[in-house]
Amino acid sequence: MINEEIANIFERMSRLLAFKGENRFRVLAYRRAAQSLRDLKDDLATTAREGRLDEIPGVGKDLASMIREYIEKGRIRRYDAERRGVPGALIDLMAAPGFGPKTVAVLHEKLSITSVEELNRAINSGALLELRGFGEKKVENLRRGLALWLSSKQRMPLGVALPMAEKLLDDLRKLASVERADVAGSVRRRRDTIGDLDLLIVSANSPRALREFSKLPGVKQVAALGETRATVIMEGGVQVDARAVEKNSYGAALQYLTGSKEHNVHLRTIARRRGLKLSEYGVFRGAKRVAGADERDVYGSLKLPLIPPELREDRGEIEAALQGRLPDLIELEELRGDLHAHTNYSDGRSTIEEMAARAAELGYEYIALTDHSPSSRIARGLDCAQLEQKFEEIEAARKNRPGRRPHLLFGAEVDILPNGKLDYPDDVLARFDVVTASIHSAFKQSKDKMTGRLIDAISNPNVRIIGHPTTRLLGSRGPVDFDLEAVIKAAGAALEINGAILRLDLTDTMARAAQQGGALLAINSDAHSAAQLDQIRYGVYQARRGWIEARSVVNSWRWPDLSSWLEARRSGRQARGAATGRR
DNA sequence: GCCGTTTTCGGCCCGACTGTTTTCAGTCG
Ligand SMILES: Nc1nc2c(ncn2[C@H]2C[C@H](O)[C@@H](COP(=O)(O)OP(=O)(O)OP(=O)(O)O)O2)c(=O)[nH]1
Ligand SMILES: [Mg+2]
Ligand SMILES: [Mg+2]
Ligand SMILES: [Zn+2]
Repeated sequence: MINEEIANIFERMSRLLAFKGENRFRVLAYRRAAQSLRDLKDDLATTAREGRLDEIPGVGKDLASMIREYIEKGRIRRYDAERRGVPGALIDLMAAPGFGPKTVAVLHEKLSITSVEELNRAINSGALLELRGFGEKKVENLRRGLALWLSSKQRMPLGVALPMAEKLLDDLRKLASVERADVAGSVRRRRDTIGDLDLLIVSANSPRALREFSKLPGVKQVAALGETRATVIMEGGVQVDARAVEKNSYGAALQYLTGSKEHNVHLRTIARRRGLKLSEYGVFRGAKRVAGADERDVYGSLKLPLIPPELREDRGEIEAALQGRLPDLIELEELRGDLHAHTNYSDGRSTIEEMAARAAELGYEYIALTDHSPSSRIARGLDCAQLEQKFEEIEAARKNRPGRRPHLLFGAEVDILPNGKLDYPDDVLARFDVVTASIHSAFKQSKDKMTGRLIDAISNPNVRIIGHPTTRLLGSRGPVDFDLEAVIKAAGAALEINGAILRLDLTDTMARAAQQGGALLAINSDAHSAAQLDQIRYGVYQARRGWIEARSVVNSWRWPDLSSWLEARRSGRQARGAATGRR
């Protein structure tokens, strides 16, 4: 997407200006604009055509004209001018820990370093030690920073980070010096991917608590250890930051460490405008602390309601809070069922009976058992004979279940073929209780083709849900290119928020755009075993980050409402809730 | 470079840790 391309240019522009020692607020302006573009839901080409670039926060006259230039000409003269004579590798390098703009500039000016290889040679030959301000320890830290950066560039999935954080919290809570420990940072905000773990410790003896933290099992290296904060690198390369405060600063410290950075800066600016100062120690009027122990009070002292962590990205949540218009976010307990789960008929590991049993334990009113269609050969998609067998087994299982709960839905996750046709004929599709249509092939189609393909699928009245619409896989496959607005407008089918920890698809901002455009959503687990039904919670996290309310989520509806929605489309009746949503 | 309950200039969040510094710059959260 062009948004990402331009965001990357602005980010690099920011680094170039910093490298050259330009005014730091100019540097900041480019960085903020880059961040702002990444949060954008609309295609910049569309926004530009509509003349609405100046509505983007952080984009003024200059940056707007640069965006237009890139859209029209595919390049930006001022960017090209700035980067002339600066090795791109050095701008990349500025992402490595310890390699700030000043350091990298010195490497370039004094040692004419232009690549990582040259940098490595300079470190090993001792050439760096000759430089003013570069002692033994600094060079050693640079060596480590470079190694860490080269070995672990990827962010980790939330589904990996969250259990890791829980384990560390368990260990911390056993320490006598630790009164309380909580996870903060992007994990608490439930971002789909996590850079590092941020832990908050409450202690009457912070230095001691941090010393003990730095000796926890699994710690490979202590990168920093002070009186109030410490950073360690775990075996496996994950960075863990810990911040320790006294009880009376707990709320403010939790607010600070939860972030995001952009949310914090905005909040602190508001505090300042009100004659207050906000830091991780509290909210202060002069020397007087007016809040600090409790996070809700920290927000309250700024005349704001507590903002749910998932919203704290400075994507309009502070403005919404000021107007009392925060969304009533969907909660896990509001889900009454799961509409995407595989069985051992295709690539799942559990039987129909096992899936049903776990769904019953989760208190579900319904669960859809959706296996693959024949084109998904690796996933052992079902042919018609196998469908017949599966149908009969579901019928039998229905009779076995006390009170016939949960309702077992005979479902399919049918492939959307490259030409937009579905992988079962209509008469077969008509027999399912619920059909989710998903793309599992030909990911590289053009935006137009892909959009048409999805709309073709939606136009089949048997289809009620589009599964994992972007088909991205975190860490290995990017999203397919399609026009989200057009797909939303096509209506007819709900869009999935797939909770599989490597999918989380739709993304948060796309889900938000979908709800805003009046689309319905389905939050599903895409479980491939009974235990994986629980990963639906990650879908809920993602939905909350997308400002999603229960009214938009079809599987928060009671069975009678869901049931009539499932049938409405092919029976030609008005789909209940499709227009306005309902609980 | 952006932006406006301090409006079109003059600010732009606030604090901790490290190394090499003789008083603080650089980097990071
Ligand atoms: N006020 C303020 N807070 C910051 C700043 N940088 C970071 N923080 C706070 C908010 C962040 O969420 C928190 C943890 O910092 P991280 O760098 O770990 O970021 P975060 O966890 O949000 O994302 P990550 O997934 O780790 O990249 O510290 C800053 O420049 N100013
Ligand atoms: Mg973090
Ligand atoms: Mg951190
Ligand atoms: Zn799938």
